[in-house]
Amino acid sequence: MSPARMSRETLLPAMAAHVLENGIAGVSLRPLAKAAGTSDRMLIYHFGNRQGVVDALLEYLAKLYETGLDAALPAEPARDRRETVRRILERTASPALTPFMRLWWEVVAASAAGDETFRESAASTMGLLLGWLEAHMPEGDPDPRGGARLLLTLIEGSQMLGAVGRADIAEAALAAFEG
Amino acid sequence: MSPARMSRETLLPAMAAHVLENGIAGVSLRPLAKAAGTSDRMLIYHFGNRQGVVDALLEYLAKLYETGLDAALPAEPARDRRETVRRILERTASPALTPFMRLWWEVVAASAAGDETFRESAASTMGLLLGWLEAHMPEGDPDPRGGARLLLTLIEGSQMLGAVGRADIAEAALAAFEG
DNA sequence: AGCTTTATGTAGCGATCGCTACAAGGCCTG
DNA sequence: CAGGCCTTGTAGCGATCGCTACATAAAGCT
Repeated sequence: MSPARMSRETLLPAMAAHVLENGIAGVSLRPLAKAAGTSDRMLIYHFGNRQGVVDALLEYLAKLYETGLDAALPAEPARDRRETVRRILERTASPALTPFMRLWWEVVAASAAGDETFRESAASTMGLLLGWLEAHMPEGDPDPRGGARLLLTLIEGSQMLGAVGRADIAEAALAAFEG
Repeated sequence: MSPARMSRETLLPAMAAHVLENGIAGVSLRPLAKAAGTSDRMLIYHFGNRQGVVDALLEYLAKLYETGLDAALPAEPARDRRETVRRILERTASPALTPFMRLWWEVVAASAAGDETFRESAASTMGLLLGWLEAHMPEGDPDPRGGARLLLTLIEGSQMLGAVGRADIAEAALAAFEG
């Protein structure tokens, strides 16, 4: 049996699935290659070095997240700001998106540690989310621009609290927000 | 020259300084030991295994952070909620506390990945901050309990945005908050 | 057909990892 | 002073790490 020819494009989906389950910051080539049905040797061949693999994965995962987000987020605007936050928190908690959350905090941690690749990825993800929020603020909101930024900050704070097992704090915060 | 006798207590400060600079999640024994003037052999001896070292460091760093926070945070209550947030963000950006932020996101990432030790450490840190906030809400605040939770969520969201280089979003969010 | 390019396997290198076996020195207690 | 305990050094084990050298089979091009 001749070995199946593979390219970056055929390898990325399987590798993405692997890092969504096992993390990306400390991923090592041999398990990653095995998950994609190839060898570390070939990952180096296709991506140059480990950094090239991680870069490609970050880019691929960002696109994957974006399309998943588009599909999950509600199209019609909510009644008010609090409802907007609530809907997004519900939707991003869907099974299709939760694996991305684990990855997200790895990206944030690497950004905080000074990794430029991760920081750029993180900043652009925040830009993406902010753009969506600005376009979907409640009708008649007095300050959609500032409001979207406020909601994004609240959403991310809530998600962090959820990640450390203190979703109760985020829930109470939301209850106290504008009411 | 006889080797200096060392115990957990004498080792922890130097090790803490090392992880504040280099991170804790992926720290390895040999560099850590070198930073503390000892050997990996002795770290295992004093702490049992690597997990024991990390556990002890997390506990020690939590106390260190707590005392640093007490010293940095303003005693008197602020005029309003926004001012409260602003002050805390300013103070936690002080040089004495910034190294902890890098560590913080590592703790969050490990929590999100399911590490129970890190999650407990993170949850208790959030409890600590929440307690301080509840005790220092502006005078006459209509809902100090819910308000403190709201402010904590905002603060953490702001700090995350700062970590990924989008402090501008957090600044605009704060400007749009109650005003 | 022959030559080149592309894609792959096998094997291994030097480094680092957590951890352990063994020996020995220093201290305390009898 | 003798014996045991606490602490440390040295050396190394087996595993994993990113990456490379070398050979080769397949595919395409002239």
